[in-house]
Amino acid sequence: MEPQVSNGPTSNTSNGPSTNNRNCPSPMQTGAATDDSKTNLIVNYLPQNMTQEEFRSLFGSIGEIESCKLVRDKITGYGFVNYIDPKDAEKAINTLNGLRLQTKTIKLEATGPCRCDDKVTYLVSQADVHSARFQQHFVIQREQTLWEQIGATQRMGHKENLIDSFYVFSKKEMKVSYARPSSASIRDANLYVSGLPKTMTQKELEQLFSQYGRIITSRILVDQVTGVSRGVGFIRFDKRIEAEEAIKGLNGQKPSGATEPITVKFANNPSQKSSQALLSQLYQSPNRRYPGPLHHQAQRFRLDNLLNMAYGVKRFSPITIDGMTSLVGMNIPGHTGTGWCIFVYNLSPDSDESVLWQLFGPFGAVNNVKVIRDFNTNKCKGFGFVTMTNYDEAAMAIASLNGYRLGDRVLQVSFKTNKAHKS
DNA sequence: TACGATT
Repeated sequence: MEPQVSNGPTSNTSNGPSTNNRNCPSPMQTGAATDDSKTNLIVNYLPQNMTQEEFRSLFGSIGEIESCKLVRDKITGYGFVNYIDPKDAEKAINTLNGLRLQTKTIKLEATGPCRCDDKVTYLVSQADVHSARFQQHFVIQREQTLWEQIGATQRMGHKENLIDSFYVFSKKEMKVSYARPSSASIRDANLYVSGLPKTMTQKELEQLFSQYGRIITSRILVDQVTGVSRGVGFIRFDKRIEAEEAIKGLNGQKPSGATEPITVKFANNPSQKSSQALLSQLYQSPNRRYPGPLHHQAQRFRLDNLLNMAYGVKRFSPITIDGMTSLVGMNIPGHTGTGWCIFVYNLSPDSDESVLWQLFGPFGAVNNVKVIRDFNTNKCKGFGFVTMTNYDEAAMAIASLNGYRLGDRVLQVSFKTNKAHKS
């Protein structure tokens, strides 16, 4: 049964349901009939922690908005903005396309003298992003390295021999472009690519695929801590047929210089089942307006204020690294390049990532948690993984949580082994 | 009941 949406899509929006074929929009249409093609924009590569209000403020600073919507999934942020005036849409593209937004400010407070070439670990809490207990270590040898690992591109507030303040800018350039009219031909045009050389950049990935058509978005997944490519990426083409051709041409092929063939297939579409609800949200009533004289407020909104906005300021203590770094590369159960991986067994089917954050966060820096789910049911398969930065903390967590009673279940917790590849 | 990995 379709959800009832009182202010749902109108039949004449260019991005409305595809049941209404608008290949030839008629200028004869009158009244509420509008052509959104010159006012409706899609914004890609937004910072993941941007709020609706910030999104609205930023684009409202260009001109009066008919409607806008920020869509968020786990990692990516994208949105739609529909202006009243096509000139404002054009201005938004010229002004905001390619902009790198500031995503947060980090303050690091040294407990003692700290030299640029010291080996230090900084605890960087990202509680504002993930969970109150999420902490992340950045292991650095030089200031620049820390900078790169955070993914920043600019920095300020530098004091010689002491890192004390960072302004972190989005790694991605925001992409602002006209939204494409909805049609069957642009659907399911997203590809999942795996087996990529770890050295391949996003640009090189796009170059490889661009021979098959126009690329809308691309992405290479990277390790959260090291920033190293995971060899997995996504390419969204303009047209489904372009994606099909790219699969034919590139699946199982070795990119020049690569030693392994890549796999190219259609990406799963996790939001498919709820896409109808998503669409309903996107196309709000044209009659909906902001309260008050927003037009003037928006005009006076200063872009500088948004760019300089601090999303969260924290204090951190640098900790000198011990001999642990010498363990990197050794084959030790649980140890990975980014920390110590812990296997957690006997989770309930309804478990989600938050339970793992809550269980392990108190023991120290948790880099990453993952609940393994059945693809079809989306229920937890009974186990999960937690990666912690420091051995001592991971060991303490295991010692404390193995045998821990969670509800009516007794957890089994240990370092992850490599069963699957044992010969 | 047991060692993943699709934004």
